[in-house]
Amino acid sequence: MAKHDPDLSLLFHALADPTRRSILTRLAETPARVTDLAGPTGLRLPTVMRHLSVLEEAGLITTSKDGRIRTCAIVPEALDPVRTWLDEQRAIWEARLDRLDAFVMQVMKESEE
Amino acid sequence: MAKHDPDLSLLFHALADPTRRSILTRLAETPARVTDLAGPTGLRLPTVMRHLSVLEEAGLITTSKDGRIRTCAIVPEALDPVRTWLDEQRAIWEARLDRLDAFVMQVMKESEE
DNA sequence: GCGATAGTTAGCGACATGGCTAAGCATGAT
DNA sequence: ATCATGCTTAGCCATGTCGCTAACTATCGC
Repeated sequence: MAKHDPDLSLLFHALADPTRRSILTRLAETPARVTDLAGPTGLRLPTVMRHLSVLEEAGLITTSKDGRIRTCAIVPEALDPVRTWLDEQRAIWEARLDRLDAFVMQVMKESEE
Repeated sequence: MAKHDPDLSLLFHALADPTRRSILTRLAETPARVTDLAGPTGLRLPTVMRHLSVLEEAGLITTSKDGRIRTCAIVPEALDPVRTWLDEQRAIWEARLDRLDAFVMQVMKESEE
């Protein structure tokens, strides 16, 4: 299957790492410097930089450099595509819930092997 | 940072692959056999099996075997933790939106380097 | 200028991922 | 019993990920 959905893949992949999620949560409180973000994680600077570039490529954060200090901040609307995808899925899933329900019950029963 | 959130990581990782998302969308319509799922993807059976086990370990699908046929179905509530996390994040992010707003504007301006 | 500070780049090692083929096993149809 | 079908397992290869260290660059304070 082709990669006709690069945004979602980037986003989900960026969110799949606990360190990156904790960085996001930290940034949600207030923008921060790279070193400030590295502190709580216990990781080295280059490692944190990598995480930050993953987050930035996914569009989840922006960074800007003032002097020798790089400041990072979240991009609040970046999660919108994820939310949209979830909503779409839920819509489809719920539309079929009646049909699935019976099936899942059957599966549950059978998986008592 | 420790991995005190294995569920979300598994879920996000499972969702980060377009093939797996397309399998999910396909399964949202109706349960299907492994071969049925392999067809549209153009991938070989063992490859699809791997994707399916990733989805199953993330709790996104259940599978059951009847005779020699394995049938797969989505687990509708599996996306709930993702949705919950998104809601939490949005809550925090929006609470700080005023503060962030000014900052992001500044970042935007500065990134015209 | 000099040293400390903040970030960056390069590159390594261990391991995971995503694709494949080949071969095996189990079941259903004949 | 035999054969086709459907899945499973084992293992290979290329690439990607996540951590690190070491060394480099760029600023800031003095």
